[in-house]
Amino acid sequence: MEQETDVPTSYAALQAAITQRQASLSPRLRQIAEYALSNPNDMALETVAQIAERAGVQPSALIRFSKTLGFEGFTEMQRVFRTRLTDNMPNYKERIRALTDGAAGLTDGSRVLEHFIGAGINALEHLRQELSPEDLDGAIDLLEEADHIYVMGQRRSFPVAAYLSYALGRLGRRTILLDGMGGMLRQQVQAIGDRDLLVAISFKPYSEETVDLCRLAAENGVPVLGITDGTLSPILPLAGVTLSVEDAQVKGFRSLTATMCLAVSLIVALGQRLDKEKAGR
Amino acid sequence: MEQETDVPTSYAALQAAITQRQASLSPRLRQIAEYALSNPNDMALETVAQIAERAGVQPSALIRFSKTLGFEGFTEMQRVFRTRLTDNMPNYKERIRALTDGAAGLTDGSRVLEHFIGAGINALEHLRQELSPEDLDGAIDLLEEADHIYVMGQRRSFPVAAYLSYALGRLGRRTILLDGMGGMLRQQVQAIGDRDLLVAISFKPYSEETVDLCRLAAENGVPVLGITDGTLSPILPLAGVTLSVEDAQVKGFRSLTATMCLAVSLIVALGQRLDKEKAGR
DNA sequence: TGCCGTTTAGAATAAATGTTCCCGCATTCC
DNA sequence: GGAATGCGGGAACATTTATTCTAAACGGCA
Repeated sequence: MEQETDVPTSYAALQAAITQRQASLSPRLRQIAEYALSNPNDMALETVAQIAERAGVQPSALIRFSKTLGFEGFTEMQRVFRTRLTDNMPNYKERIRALTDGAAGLTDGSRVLEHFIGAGINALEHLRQELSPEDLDGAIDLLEEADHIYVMGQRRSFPVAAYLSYALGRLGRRTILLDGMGGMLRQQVQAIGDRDLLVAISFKPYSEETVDLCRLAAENGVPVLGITDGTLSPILPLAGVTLSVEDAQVKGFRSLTATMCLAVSLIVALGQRLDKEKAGR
Repeated sequence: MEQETDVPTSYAALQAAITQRQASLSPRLRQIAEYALSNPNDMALETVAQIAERAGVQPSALIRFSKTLGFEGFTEMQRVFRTRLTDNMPNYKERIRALTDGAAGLTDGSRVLEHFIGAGINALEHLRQELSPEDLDGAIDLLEEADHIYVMGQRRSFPVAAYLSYALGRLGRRTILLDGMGGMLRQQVQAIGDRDLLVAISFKPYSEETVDLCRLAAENGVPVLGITDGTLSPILPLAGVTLSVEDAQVKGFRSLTATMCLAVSLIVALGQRLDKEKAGR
C-alpha cells in the first residue's frame, strides 16, 4: 500500500527527505525532524525511549515519524542513521591524508575552499597566540567607556565595520557607521568629540581616508581603536589600542575569517562586561 | 571482587587492553578479540546474536569476553565501541553548540576570544566536511553566468553581502547590493531578470525581507544562490543552489568566521574560473 | 457552538535482546 | 587412571525495546 520507491537508503537522501518534507509535517513531527537533523548521532545510537526523552516527545511519535518517511518502523530508519557513522568512518582518515598530500583530486572550487579553510584555521591559531589579552581588554574598555562609537572601514574592511556597527547597536551602544554615504563623511566626522571613540579598520593596502581620519582623530584627542594587520600599519602609531590580525590573502582578496572572529569576540566580551556592570548596580 | 579501576573507557584504551591480554586469553576469547579488533563497527552497532554468528562463536562467549575485560556486561563494552564512532565522526553542530552553551562562565575578553577561536576552527572543519563540491561548483557556475548579480543580506548577514558585493565588483561582475537604501529596494528588485542572479544570505532567525525576496525571485524564474544555515532554512526550497554554513552563536551574536571563509573562497574560485576562461579565448 | 478529520499521548503488547545458568567436554594435575 | 579445574555450548530467563492501539485533545470549518 505504501510506495517503497522513495524510501531513503543513504543518510544524504534521508537528510534531504527530512528537509524537504519538513514544512508539511505536523508540529510534533517537525520537532522530531529538527532534533534528528541536529543530533544524528543520537538518532543512530540511542534507543527510542532515550531519543524521545531528549527530544521531548513520546516514543510513539518517533515511530510515526519513521513511517511518515516511508520506513517500516523506527529500526529501519535508524539503520540509515547508522550508515552515516560507518560510511564516513574510513573516509575520515583518507580525507585528512588527501588534504595533507595536496588535494589532488579536488575540483577547483573545493580546492580553493580547502585552501582558505586551512588558512583560516592557521590565522585563528595565530590570532590566539599573538593577540595580547591586555590589548583585548583595553579595546573593550574603550568600547565600554565611549559616549558615541564611530566605526570606519573601507573596501574590504567595510564588512567588518558594518558588522561591528550593527552589533554595537544591538548592545545598546550609540554607534555611527562612517560610510560616507551621500558625501556626509566630513559632517559626520566633525561631530566626533574626545569622549567618543573611533574604531578604524584597515588592512594593506591601507585606505587613505581611514588613515587620514585616524590622524585627525588623534590630533583632536579622540581615542582610536585600530583593527589592522602587520607591524608597519600606519594605524598603529595613531591608535590608543591596536588589535592586529593576520588573515590569509590570495590574489588580492583578503580572507576576513580571523578578523570576523575577533570582531564577534569583542562584541560578546563587551556584552558580558555591560551585563555584569548592570547586574552590579 | 573485580577491580574496576582498569576498565577501559576510551576506544584507544580498550584496543590496548585487548591487544595486551590477547595472548593470555582462552582460544575462543582470543577469537573474539581478533574479530573485535578487525570489526569494531560491528562491535559497536550489531547485536550480540549477530556478532556471535559472524564471529562464529556463541553469544554467551561475548558476554564472557566483556566480563573478562572488566565490564559489567556486553552492553557496557559496546558503549566504548560506540564512542569510537561518535568521537571520530564528530558532530560539529553539537560541538559548536557545546561551545555556545559553555560560554556562560566566560569572564574576560581573552577567554571569549579563545572560545570563538575554538568555535571558529570547528565551524571551518564542519564546513570542510559538509559542503559538497557539487554545490560549490554550482554556485560558481551561477555567479559566472549571471548577467547582473544582486546581493541581499540583512542585519548580521549584511556584512557578508557587503563583502560579496565589493569583491564581485572587483572581479568585474556587475553587482548590485540590495541594501534598501533610501527605500529603493522595490525599484531595485523589479529590475531583476531571469538572466540575472540573486544571492541571498540569511541565518536564523531568517529575515522576512530576504525570504520574501527569494520567493519573489523564484516565482519569476530568477536563479537564486542561497547562503544560509541549517537544513530547515526557508531559503533552501527557494534557491537553485544553497551553501550551508554552521557558525557559532553566543547570546544572539553569530560569528561570521566560517561564512566569511566561504565567501572569500567563492570569490577566489570565481576569479580563477574567469581567468581560465579569458586565457582560453 | 458543534461537528469531523487529524494529531497526539500514553498505556498495553509483542518482539528482540542481553544475560544467566547448568551441563558436557577437554585438559591438567595428583 | 581418576579427580579436579577451567572452558564452551546452548537453552531458559528476565529485561529491555520497538511497536500497536485506543481514547483524548486539537484545530479547522460551517
